[in-house]
Amino acid sequence: MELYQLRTFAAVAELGSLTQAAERLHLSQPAASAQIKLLEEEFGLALFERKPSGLTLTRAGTELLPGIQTLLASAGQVLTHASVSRAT
Amino acid sequence: MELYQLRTFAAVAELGSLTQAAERLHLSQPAASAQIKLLEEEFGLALFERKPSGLTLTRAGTELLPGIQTLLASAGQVLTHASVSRAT
DNA sequence: TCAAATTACGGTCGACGTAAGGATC
DNA sequence: GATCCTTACGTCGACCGTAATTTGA
Repeated sequence: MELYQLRTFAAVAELGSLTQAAERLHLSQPAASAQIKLLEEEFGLALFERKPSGLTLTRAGTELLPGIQTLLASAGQVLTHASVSRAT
Repeated sequence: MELYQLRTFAAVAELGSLTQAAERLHLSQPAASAQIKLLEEEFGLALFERKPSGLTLTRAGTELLPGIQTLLASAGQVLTHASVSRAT
């Protein structure tokens, strides 16, 4: 589990689409797909249900999302803090 | 900035030693050294002062530590939650 | 047929370990 | 000389993008 995978997970969860998430992250669609797949393998859980119109969160994915969003928010704060420290 | 780098940062900060941190993380000393160096480059900040007895946090490193610990705690919770979901 | 995701496949970049090189006590 | 940390260097794994395949409306 690494930050770049969690960023992809959050983007797909929000947008409901690998295509759109990959575009936002400046990533190819297969790369995004592989990241989700690896996360699911590590967790031993299906995070999304595959539907022709896109991906929707499973129950497990829904439950994990808030914690992951919290984690990513912390990461943003760390980067902001570093930027501030650098400026002083 | 990735989780494995932050784990190394936290271990070095706690132990005051690359050698001990590398051992705890089952990593070679040079690998741990490189991770710290890359973090410092990305942040544009010196995180540790190099002393013959080991590494001690700079002011910037000290300020960043709590946020990073919070982030790592969130990561632990996510993994725990995934483990629980898998069990049910 | 169209739009979405997955699988297949090389290439390339980087993280790692081993080994050698300072630096400080 | 001993104990740190850093630099050098070659290897190996994995992430990535392009292209082909699959699936469902």
